[in-house]
Amino acid sequence: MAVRVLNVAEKPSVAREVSRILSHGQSTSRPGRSRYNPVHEFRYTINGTPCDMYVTSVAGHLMEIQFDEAYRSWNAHPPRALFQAPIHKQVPKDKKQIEGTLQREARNCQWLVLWLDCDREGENICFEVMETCCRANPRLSVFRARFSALIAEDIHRAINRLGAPNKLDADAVDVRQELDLRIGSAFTRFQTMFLEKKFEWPQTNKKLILSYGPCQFPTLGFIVERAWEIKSHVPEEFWSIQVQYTHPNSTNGPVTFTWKRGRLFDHTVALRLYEMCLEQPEARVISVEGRNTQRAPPVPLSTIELCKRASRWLRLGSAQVMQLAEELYQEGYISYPRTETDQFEDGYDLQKMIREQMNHPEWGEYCNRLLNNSLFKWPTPGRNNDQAHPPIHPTKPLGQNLNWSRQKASVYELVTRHFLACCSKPALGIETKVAITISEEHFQVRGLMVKERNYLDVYRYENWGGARALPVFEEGASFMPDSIMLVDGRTQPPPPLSESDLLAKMEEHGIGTDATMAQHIQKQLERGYAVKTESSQSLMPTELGEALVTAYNEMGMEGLWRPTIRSIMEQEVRAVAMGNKAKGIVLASQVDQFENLFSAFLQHRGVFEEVISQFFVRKSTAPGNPRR
DNA sequence: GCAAGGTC
Repeated sequence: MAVRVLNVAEKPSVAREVSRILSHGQSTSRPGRSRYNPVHEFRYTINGTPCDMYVTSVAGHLMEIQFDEAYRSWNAHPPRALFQAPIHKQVPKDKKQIEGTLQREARNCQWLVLWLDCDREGENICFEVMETCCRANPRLSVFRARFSALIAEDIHRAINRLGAPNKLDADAVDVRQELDLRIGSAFTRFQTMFLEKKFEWPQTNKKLILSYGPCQFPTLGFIVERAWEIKSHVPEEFWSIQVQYTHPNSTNGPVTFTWKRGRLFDHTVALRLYEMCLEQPEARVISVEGRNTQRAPPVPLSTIELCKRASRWLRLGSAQVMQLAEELYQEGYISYPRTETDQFEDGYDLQKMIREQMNHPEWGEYCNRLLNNSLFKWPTPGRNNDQAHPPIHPTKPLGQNLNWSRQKASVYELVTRHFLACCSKPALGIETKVAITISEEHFQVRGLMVKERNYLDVYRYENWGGARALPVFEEGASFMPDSIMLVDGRTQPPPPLSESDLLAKMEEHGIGTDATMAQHIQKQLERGYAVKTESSQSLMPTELGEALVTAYNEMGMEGLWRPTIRSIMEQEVRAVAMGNKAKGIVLASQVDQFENLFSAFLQHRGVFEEVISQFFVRKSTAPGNPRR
């Protein structure tokens, strides 16, 4: 008799894909208790054992940690108690139906095979699923299927080489969860309750929540830090010499040579050098260099790159991009949108996906060229691979009469053009550099002639250089410039932090993950800590955001908003995952450390209040807080 | 009324 096997994936799309691959498209489906998570059925032979396969899914974590009931109320215990308060894991309300399906199926099965994503969080979810299923059926044999991509080869290999889930990875996630909950809740409760009645806060329709989080605050920190740089910028005047010349054979106007010295902040010196140039204005060409150059197409698209590029070129916020990408994914138009991977597996059928785009009115012709001549090139791999998802790419051509918003269509277009671009040859050009001297001063100009546009033809967001072709200069020749000018300028403050710069900083310091970065930025807006500027894609702190970070600083608690705090936590968590440190020891020491930080915070509450009072008006009616 | 991480 066949062994009955319950298979559980992290999301419905993986359950569907695993079933399709293992059953060669022969699986049938029936609804689960949750309407998004059906159960797929088919027969399969695992290492010679005939099996009845039941494949279903969860939707991310099945459980979350919570403080015990006695600590839920904000007033029942002082916030400091949250560092030691008892916690437990539970299935939240909105996951009860999924839990129901798992338990119902588990009772009917003998084996449990875990198909969760092969990352740390996935490993943790394995244990949540195990706990749930084994409670319903304690006699289950449990196995872990490990796969690096949703391709037939990997999936077949995984089912025939089943292993055990990795407890260390799961422990590491437990540590991270517990620290985040304790730290976030304690600081959030304290600063909200401490400040809410003391000051007049801007009116909003929501209750004031001054949340603190180990990702939220470093994110806010980046925004405030840039605002400080802008505020403290002192413009400096500088001078530079520019030379213009219209070559007799030129077809596109005068050429501007720039000064090799760049800019000088000493007016007297700049003026003297300028006057020397004017006295002997004849220019001599000292070198003409030409070399072949190329501009590489982008590497395959990861989530963070999608957000950065959409922000820059489509002027969409990353939260909105992810929302639209999610819709496109649900409707089958693009692959899974939360991926760190920027390389395609060998054997991925890129040609097929290009062929599917051949009838598109705008880029269909380009696809023809890709398939029919030597324009195609296997994408240059990026450096990242999350071992769970391919780079983002189109999975279905556009249909007729889609009622899509302009924004949604533009996200699909970006994903598709990016995909086609990364499958293309680089653009080729010839760069020329002409160097001249006037008096003793050196000047130069660079020109570029694009020989083959290649990927640039489809990737219309990018231009190459903005440089243009130069007329032909002869080495050793002399000419009389049209003009020599002493131009002056002032140093500018840096621009407000753009969303793509912010994402880059978060990525650099490990704040958040591909799936959460957009949410952390969104949270800044939601809490009233930051706003988007009119041009819409830059972030500036509000009074509130700046006040909080300033206050932390004045209290000597810089560490609370700098990114380092998260990096250290991440290091410790990694040590647990590697088996180098015990879960209990890391937890105890980290909790202890943050509890001490919290005590210091309480001791400096006077400074906290004082700094906030420099930004906000005290509530005159507040009892116990009379105005001086 | 709180975090961050999955995901619908």
